[in-house]
Amino acid sequence: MAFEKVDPKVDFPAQEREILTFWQETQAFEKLREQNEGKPRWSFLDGPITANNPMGVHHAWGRTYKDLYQRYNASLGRELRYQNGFDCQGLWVEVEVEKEHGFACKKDIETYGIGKFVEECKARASHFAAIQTEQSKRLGYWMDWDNSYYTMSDDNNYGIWAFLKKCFEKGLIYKGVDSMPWCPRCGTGISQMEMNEGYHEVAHTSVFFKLPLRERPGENLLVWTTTPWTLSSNVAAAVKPDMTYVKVKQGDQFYYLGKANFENARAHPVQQLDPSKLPGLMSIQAQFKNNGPFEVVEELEGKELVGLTYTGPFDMLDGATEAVDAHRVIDWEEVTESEGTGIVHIAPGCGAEDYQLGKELGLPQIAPLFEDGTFRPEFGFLAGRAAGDVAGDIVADLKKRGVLFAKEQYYHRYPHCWRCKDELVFRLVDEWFIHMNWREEIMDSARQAQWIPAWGLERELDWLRNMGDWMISKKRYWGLALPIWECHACGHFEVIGGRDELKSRAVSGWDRFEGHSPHRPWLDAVRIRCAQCGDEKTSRVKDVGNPWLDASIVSLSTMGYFADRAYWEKWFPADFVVEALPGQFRNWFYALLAVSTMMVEQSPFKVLKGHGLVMDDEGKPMHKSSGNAVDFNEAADEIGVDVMRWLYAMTSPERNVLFGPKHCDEVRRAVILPWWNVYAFFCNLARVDDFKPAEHTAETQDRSALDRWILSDLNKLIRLAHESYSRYDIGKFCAEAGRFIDVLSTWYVRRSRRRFYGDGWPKDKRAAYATLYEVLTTFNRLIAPIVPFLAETVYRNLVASQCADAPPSVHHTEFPTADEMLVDAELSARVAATLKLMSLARSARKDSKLKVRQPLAQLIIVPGDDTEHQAVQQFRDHFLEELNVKQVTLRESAGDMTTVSVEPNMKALGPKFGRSAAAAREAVENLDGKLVEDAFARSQPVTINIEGNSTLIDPADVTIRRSYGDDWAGAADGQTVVLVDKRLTPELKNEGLARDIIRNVQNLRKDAGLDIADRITLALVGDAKAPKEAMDAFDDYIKNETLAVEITDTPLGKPLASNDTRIDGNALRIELAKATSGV
RNA sequence: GGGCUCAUAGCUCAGUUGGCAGAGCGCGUCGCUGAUAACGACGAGGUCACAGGUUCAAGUCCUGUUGGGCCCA
Repeated sequence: MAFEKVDPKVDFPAQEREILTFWQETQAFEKLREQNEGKPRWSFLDGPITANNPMGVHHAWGRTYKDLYQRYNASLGRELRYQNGFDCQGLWVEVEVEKEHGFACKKDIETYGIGKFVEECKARASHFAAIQTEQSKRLGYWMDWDNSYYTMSDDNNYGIWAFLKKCFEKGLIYKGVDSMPWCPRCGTGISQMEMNEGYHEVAHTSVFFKLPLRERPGENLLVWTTTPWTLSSNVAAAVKPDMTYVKVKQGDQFYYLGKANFENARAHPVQQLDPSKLPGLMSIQAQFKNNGPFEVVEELEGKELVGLTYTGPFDMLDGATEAVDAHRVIDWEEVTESEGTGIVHIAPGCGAEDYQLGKELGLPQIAPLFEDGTFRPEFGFLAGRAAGDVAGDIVADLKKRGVLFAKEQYYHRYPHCWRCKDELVFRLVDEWFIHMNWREEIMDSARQAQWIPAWGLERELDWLRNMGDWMISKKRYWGLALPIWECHACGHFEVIGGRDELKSRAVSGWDRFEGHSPHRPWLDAVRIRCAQCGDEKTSRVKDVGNPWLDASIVSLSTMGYFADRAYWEKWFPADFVVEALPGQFRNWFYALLAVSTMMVEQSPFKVLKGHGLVMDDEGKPMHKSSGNAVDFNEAADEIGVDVMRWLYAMTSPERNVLFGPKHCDEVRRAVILPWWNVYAFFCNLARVDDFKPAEHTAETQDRSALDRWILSDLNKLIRLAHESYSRYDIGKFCAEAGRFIDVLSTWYVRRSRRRFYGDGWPKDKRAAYATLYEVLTTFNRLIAPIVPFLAETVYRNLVASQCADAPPSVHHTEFPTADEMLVDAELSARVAATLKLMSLARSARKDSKLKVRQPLAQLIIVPGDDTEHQAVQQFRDHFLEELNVKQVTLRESAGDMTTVSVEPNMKALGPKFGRSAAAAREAVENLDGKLVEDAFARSQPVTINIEGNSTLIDPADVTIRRSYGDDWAGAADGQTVVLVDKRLTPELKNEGLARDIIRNVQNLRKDAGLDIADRITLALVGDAKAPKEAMDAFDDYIKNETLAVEITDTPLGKPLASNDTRIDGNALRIELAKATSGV
């Protein structure tokens, strides 16, 4: 069967879609799995993709790696699991579902019904998992798509139960408190990241108030706050021990405050707002002045105040009782001279820093607010009111009791809810934690694995060393239902390790749970008997779990640890995981290691590879909001996924990749198109010649030097491919493969082109065909894991259609093995030398200002080493043709044609002369170049004088530089010199003109749309003498090259095409017409 | 404040053990072309972020500084 014709202008995306259909129709993936069943295993563990939105192009990077390393290992004949994972649970999904309904807060969800809400979250995850599946297939990602794991599955959730149970049995689970920014309207905690997005500059009522010192009647601390509601929960007042404070007398009262705070001017700490348009702030001194005469009676250090006790601002409220006996002055380094009074109000239940400080000092924590931001009943006149609404009444109350000093409107940056824009408050929240005193064991696991890049391990260990306890709870709805049952009567809690255990412990509610997944709200119905006090209403805590638990149990749950231990043992630990680096050290990598260490005391992976982020063409991070995120489907339709995959594969994984039209186009132009063009060149000729791979083979001795060279390079590349794939360093291979395509296209094919023309099957043509066929099919196999579609297309046409017993898909074939017999290092070196000499000769030609079209009499090469010498001898014909010279001459020296200077070679002089290298350099620079060269040519010694001593140097110590006379143009590199003869004989001149004419005619043929084989009648009309002579002298040559049956010097009646051009400065009109057939 | 990491041509990046600073793109000039949507040659473009140190010799090793990224506090 003949090869199919290959269109050089191909629609790659359309072609990829055809291949997808082919794979589907032929069950190509399933066949591959059958083929490798029972073979040695290669275990890959997929980090689940968040199934919450369609894929962007940035998801394709990791997935490209996953697919290409899987394909490589499959092509070595290994059995794989091919299991993809979807991350389904968590706040991200909730947020999207809330948006769909326009919910603003948790109350809205509860009113709507948790059950319905959770079902919709599940449905959303399933929906986008399905979309991502389709997109992944489009990417060419071969996975067992019907067997993907979902973190929301029962197995996965119960797996986490088992993990938590084990932690519980070791006494590691505890209930603690976390202070967090909280949105009262949404009724939810806000993460640090979310909080960073929500800062706005707003005005708050700030208050200066007195704290009367109990030990010193009539003396007060002067304190300031921008959040009056927190005064309800004041516990302590902080000073900086080494700061200077003043004692100010006004009337019969004394006030303590920071000296600088007292004296300095004050300003609103704003960046966006214009301070000049805001109401001014009075210095504290000025505020005193406002109230009447005052005097500073004493200066003192903060430490002198530490330990004094005071009467709190709201000690009469029941909720503050616990703080009354705790009120005292404490020292704190964070107190500043630049803000407030230098004495800071501390309420550990109402602020992040306050909470930390309070924890360190063991201060009481007063937490005055409910989830909705209203005060608890024990806070008297504040009870039931929102924290944000009480500033005015607090001021009034302070004033009534005589402890208000001043108030003002103060502008500052304050965090707001990123979703509903309400102001945040700080709350103390009960949370569940895993005690992390077993971090050393996790670190041991981390050390078992190989990390790529290697610094990843250090980074992970750093996190493990410094991380706090693992907070596993979140006050939400859609997620792992934490299997913690807590007794309301006695406070005892325990962790349930699985469904069966729960069933056996359930005393009520099982019937309402039965038949549902272990999620809220159904699981919340199940009550158990308290193991401590026997209370039968012990219920599950309402919290859901941290989503990283979901993703981290998968090395056990999805690999069958709980269901089929024998299977699990075969596949665990995974040989390989690969994910994006940013964030994962403290997320997936961490959680995966922790869970596996707890359960089976080892790392769940042998090799972990990380990669960076995908940026846009300009290097900016891709964000939906900045509008530079690229939709996967669009990109796939526009540029095709092979281009995308190559771009990702070639990029250094540790840095970010820039993705955009510019970079994609570069890949297309530098890699995909040249490869396609070589393939098209071969196919379209093979088709015409009816090349048969099995029949038209070639023996080694029949192959040309170029053939043997390209096979040598090919086999070196195979070797590199194995290294590169197996060490997860595919970028190296891509770089070399790119070079290979380039040299194949611009050297091998260009230089071998004519061997493919002509009739019949002479040995050399046969060798050319056989060689190029072998190179194409083998190289195609090397890149197949990276560009599976392109490779499949090429394979289908070149191999599958030709060979009845060939597997239908390239992905069913074995990865090539390097044939070391074919690697000929010397030949490769000679070709490399040839390319270098060619480049030098072109440079010399350029210098001669004579076009390559113009034949020259002679090229002289003075080889720099044996390899170059052999290269010229072996590839002499290529030099003649490529450089358009009549003769190539090898010479030992060009000394008589050049003037010479000498320069030091420090690489050699350095070791030789050590400390005196600088002097040696100077000495060499002063040598006479010509004398030195002659001496070396006769193997005579050359000496230099260094610091009075005479020393020998040899050729390696210096570099000779040359320049050439009027008749020659030259170029040199090291010892190598190339010279071209600039003298033109009339004969050479005419040949050059003839070639000029031919080129013009050929262009015209092409423009006129003639076929390569069409014969023409040609008219060359012009008066000038020079072209005429050339035409006469090279009449046959011109006819032959342009397929002209006749050349006239009078205009044709009806030319098909014509062009007015200039040849050697003379006007020439070219006309052509199609010749009548049969001539 | 701490950890990791990066800084090389206008842009994107290579630079393995210390030895004359590289590629691709872009730009300019010239050339070549009946496989090519190409290709080739030449040119302009560099204080290898900065400052010390080790060394005959530092983009490379060491210390510090500055700036960017990620993470932690």
